[in-house]
Amino acid sequence: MKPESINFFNQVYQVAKLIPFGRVTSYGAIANYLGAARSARMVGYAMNASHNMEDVPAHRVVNRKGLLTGKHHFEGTNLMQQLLESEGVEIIDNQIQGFEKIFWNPSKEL
DNA sequence: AGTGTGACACTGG
DNA sequence: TCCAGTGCCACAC
Repeated sequence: MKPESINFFNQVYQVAKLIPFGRVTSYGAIANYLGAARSARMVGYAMNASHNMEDVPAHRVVNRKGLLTGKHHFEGTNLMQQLLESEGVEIIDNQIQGFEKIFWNPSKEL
């Protein structure tokens, strides 16, 4: 059994759950932390499947620009933004304000 | 086993 | 920074 080959999705979920309150991260950062920097797209793919799991705060994961590209995958049209704003994250036009300031890098912070 | 896919990231202009 | 194009790789069928 290869420890690193256990469900990639599960790895993504685990990291997503570790995102601190009021912080956000990017798909690439998670992928990089998992050792699959080039599988950033898969992180988003995993997030899509994470809808089944309520424990995964997918709203704290955005692309590297801090843009809420995945908001369309949430129930409402602005549910993702609502959740983030409720955590103190300011969002304007699907763009996280001060993205670099609240950015949470799992490779360094974790 | 092969094909299609994607909530991204990077590069060049 | 933006835009368009390219690469990427793990998953679903």
